Amino acid sequence: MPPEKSTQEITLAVIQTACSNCNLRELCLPLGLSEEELDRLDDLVSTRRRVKRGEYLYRAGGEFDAIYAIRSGFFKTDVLLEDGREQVTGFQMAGELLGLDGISTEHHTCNAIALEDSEICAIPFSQLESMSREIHTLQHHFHKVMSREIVRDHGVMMLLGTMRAEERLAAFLLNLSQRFTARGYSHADFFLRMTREEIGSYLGLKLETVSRAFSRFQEEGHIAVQQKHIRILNVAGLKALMNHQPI
Amino acid sequence: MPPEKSTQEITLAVIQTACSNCNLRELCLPLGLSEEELDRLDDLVSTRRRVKRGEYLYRAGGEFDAIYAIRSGFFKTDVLLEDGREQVTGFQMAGELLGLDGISTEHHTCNAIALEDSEICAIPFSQLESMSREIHTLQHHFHKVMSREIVRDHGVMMLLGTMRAEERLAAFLLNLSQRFTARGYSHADFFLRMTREEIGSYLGLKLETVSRAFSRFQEEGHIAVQQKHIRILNVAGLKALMNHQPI
DNA sequence: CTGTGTGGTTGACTTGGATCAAGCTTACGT
DNA sequence: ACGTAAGCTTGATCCAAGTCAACCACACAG
Repeated sequence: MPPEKSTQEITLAVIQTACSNCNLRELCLPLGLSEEELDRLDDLVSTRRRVKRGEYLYRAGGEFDAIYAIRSGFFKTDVLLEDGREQVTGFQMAGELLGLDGISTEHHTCNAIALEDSEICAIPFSQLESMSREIHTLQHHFHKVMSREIVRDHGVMMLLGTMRAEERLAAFLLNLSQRFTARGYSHADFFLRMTREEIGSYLGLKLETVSRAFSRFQEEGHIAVQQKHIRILNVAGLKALMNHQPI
Repeated sequence: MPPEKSTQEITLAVIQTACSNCNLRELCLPLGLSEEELDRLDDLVSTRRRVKRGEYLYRAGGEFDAIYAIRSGFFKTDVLLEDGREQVTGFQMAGELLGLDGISTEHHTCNAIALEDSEICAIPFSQLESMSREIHTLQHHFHKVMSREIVRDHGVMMLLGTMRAEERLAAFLLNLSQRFTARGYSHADFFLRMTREEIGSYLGLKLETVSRAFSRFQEEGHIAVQQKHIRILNVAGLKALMNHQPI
């Protein structure tokens, strides 16, 4: 009977999109919450949205009123200079938060663009603040997430400020690999969601340099590359590359 | 009468070091708090400490339990790679907060070193969290401060990732100038607290490159440099330098 | 299956900033 | 007043990564 089926589908959809049933809850904002606290968070995370590949989740200058948790998919954030130069400030995957930059001025300061068809949960910020005044664990975890973002940024500065091209790319691959692992995917076999140009922008390199470094890693047997398909053959080799050369 | 004088001195000292009487309160954590809320914050900010030039306020790996507000002086934060490479991640002046990186893992992830004799206020973090559960304004302002740090970091990434040497240095000088202005100092005449090497580390350049860029700016009449003494003669000129050349 | 466009690779060459080296300036301890 | 060390400047040279250019590999629309 069609009506029943339809009802069931709706119910299933609701269950699936609740934090309490989300398989990312150990990576995402709900980390460490009790069952009861989780239920309250479910009420807060009201809006889910699909963002198609290439679409903007938000734009620099746009008004800020929510942060976003990625349910599935892959994003980049970037900042544009008036003259058109782009700096990719990060790549975000499922379980990670987007939009923390907007709290400061109540306007977003960067663009968030889906690199593949994605799904996000919108978390109204003022409600998150009021709930985190009541749930200590949530407050503390949110602070940790913001702090982790600062630490990550310092890592990128280190990368850009002191490392040479091959070190940067090795660090980038190892970081991706580690994040895929945390999500239950292979640490050694994955597809890049971003172009060479986007990697280059993130790493402060030109796309040709990224391409050459990939080729070099392949020649040396550290990885196998076929367009966006990466297989890591020698983790230790990549790690050695990273700590190798003083600039 | 000596005893009275001494009493008066002590009283004065206490008043001076309270947030409610600190002339940095419009730049620092107390921003936007009511008189009554400010009094409560005073209780929280219990410890003041002097940090001499060259001393560490905290070290990477050390336990985190407080964030620090700078009352006076000047700091740098840096991250060290095993092989000794240093990345300066920021320079901090009066009214700015230090230690936000430590929230994430409950251990500091960078070093904070005084570049001149300084005074700091220690703010025990768990107490800050509990107070910000009660004082909405404090909570919101603290979130803004953390977010601002993330935005600042994105700016540094832009600098390191897409700008050439002279653009980086121009951006650096304009940023310093603007922060000195906010503190009531001259925007156009100041002393650098850091060495060329530290500037270089922050900007991803070698000290010789920094020195040459200073000389070039002087030749072109944008600034006057004499060792650490900088006078900005042509703000517009520096701004023009910043947006000028695609890499 | 074929044309077209986007993205990736590779080569030749150029260049901005690093490296190496020498000399200068300033601050400070004796 | 002088010696020493730390920090800064400047020049000569080198090299990693950028630039320019040609070509290749898919993906996908018709």
